[in-house]
Amino acid sequence: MKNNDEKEVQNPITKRDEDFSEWYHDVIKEAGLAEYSPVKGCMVILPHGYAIWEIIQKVLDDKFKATGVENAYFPLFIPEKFLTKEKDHVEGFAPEVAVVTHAGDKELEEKLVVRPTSETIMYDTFSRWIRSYRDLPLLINQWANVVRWEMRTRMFLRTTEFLWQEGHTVHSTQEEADERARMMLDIYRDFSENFMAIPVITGVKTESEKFAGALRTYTCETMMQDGKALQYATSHNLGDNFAKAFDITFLDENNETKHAWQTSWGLSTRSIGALIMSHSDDSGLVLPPKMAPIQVVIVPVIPKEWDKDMVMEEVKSVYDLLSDYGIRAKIDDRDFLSVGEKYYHWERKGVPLRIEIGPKDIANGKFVAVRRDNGDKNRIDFSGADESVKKLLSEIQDTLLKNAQDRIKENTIFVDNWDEFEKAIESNKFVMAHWDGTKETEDEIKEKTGATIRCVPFSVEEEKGKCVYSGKESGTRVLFAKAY
RNA sequence: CGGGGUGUGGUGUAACGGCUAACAUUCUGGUUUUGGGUACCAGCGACUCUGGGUUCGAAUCCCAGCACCCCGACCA
Repeated sequence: MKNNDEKEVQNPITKRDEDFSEWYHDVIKEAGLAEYSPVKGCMVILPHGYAIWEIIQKVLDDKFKATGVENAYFPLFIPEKFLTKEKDHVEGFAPEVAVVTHAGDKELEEKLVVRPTSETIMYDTFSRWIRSYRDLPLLINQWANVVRWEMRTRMFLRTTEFLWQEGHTVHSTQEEADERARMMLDIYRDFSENFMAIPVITGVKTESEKFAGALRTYTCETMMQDGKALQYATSHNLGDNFAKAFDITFLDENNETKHAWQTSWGLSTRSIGALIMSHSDDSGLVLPPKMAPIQVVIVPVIPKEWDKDMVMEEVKSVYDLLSDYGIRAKIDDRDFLSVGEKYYHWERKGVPLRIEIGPKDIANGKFVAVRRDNGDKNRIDFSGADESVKKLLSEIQDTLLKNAQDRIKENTIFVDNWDEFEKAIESNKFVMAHWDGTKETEDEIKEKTGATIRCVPFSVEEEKGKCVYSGKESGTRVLFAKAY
């Protein structure tokens, strides 16, 4: 290679520290994950982005099914009157629903709402499915798109239409329902930490932040690289609110009619936004190996034409070795690109490990493997490469999780007075502070600082103290942060 | 819906009110190269967001509209 020193090629990606928002969009664009569509607020998910979603689907689906959940599909359109049956639910969603008023040029007698979530249409059906306690628990999940006409959108984090899974369960006792809500939250936590390499803080939402119609909302909150919080997934204990609104009743062992107890829980394409914002750097996307559609890219290095067959043969055999071992590998054999261009290309796409194989490597019996997360070069024996690579991938996975954990630890602070509180929120910290438990205080803090109570974490100990804002008595600390 | 900003080839930018709207990159064809963005040749590609106005003359100045971006309110 020549002229490398003379020619400076500009990195097309904005520096993360300079403008986080622009950096985020650059990463998505350069990695080929998604683009905005002609319809404002909607998003085209490109193959590379969708491949990540497919991995999410597969992993979660398996976990759900292991707990007895079955998949089903309910319609996109919901009769408007369904939505209005549960009072809090309609108040929560009315401002953001899209309504179908016409079919062709004919006006509909009854307007149809494009689902913002499927509680209502599912529960109307559930009420006919459930007769006896022997029909319970009912455990249903669906993978679907939903539409919420938000005022402001952002790639993956908030789009007008988005993809998600929504699970809906019905139980005979409140305890069992709550247990299920907690169980699903734990599945999300496990998935987030062990697959996405994103540590989360689990807890309960406050009254004003909970889901419209829920008794109690559990949440996984996580911290992005700019320090802001993102609600990653939620699980709701719906109590018997919807059961009463939709008349979901059953006969118990004593032949008495009872209202059922329900849960719903969901994870959306927003989690891909969390994935991007958690690990990526100034060179583009960084994917944890377990979430990477391509875990290893093999770049053949062919300095002389007569080396080609030999190199490609070796490349192919490494590829086969890895594939047989269950590693998602790809050979980049495009001959119109230089190796340098290929390196940059796959870096921006977030591929965790790059393997370079050329005549020198073949002569030495070792090839080069470069980690995406820290740039480390490893020399790996051709023999036993499958295990070595697997080990490297698992190290990358662990490193990404650890980095994210350290980030949360370093940026979470305990605060007991208002000045420090304001300062901490201003610098995008997670703030653990006492709160008097009132909506008024919560609202005023939000008004003054932009911070919301992300959750009352399960992990906090009971502790007497004074509310950081009002000075009133408080029994526990809660998590405050600015959020997406 | 409030506050701010920006609209020029696919992308990123340039052009004092004045010549055929410039440069880089991408893209197409070719030659050459291949261990971190090779080099060169040729080519495609823009009624400068829309509509008015000022002017001998507008990408440039003025007015209106529209679009997009950022910051808030709303939210997964």
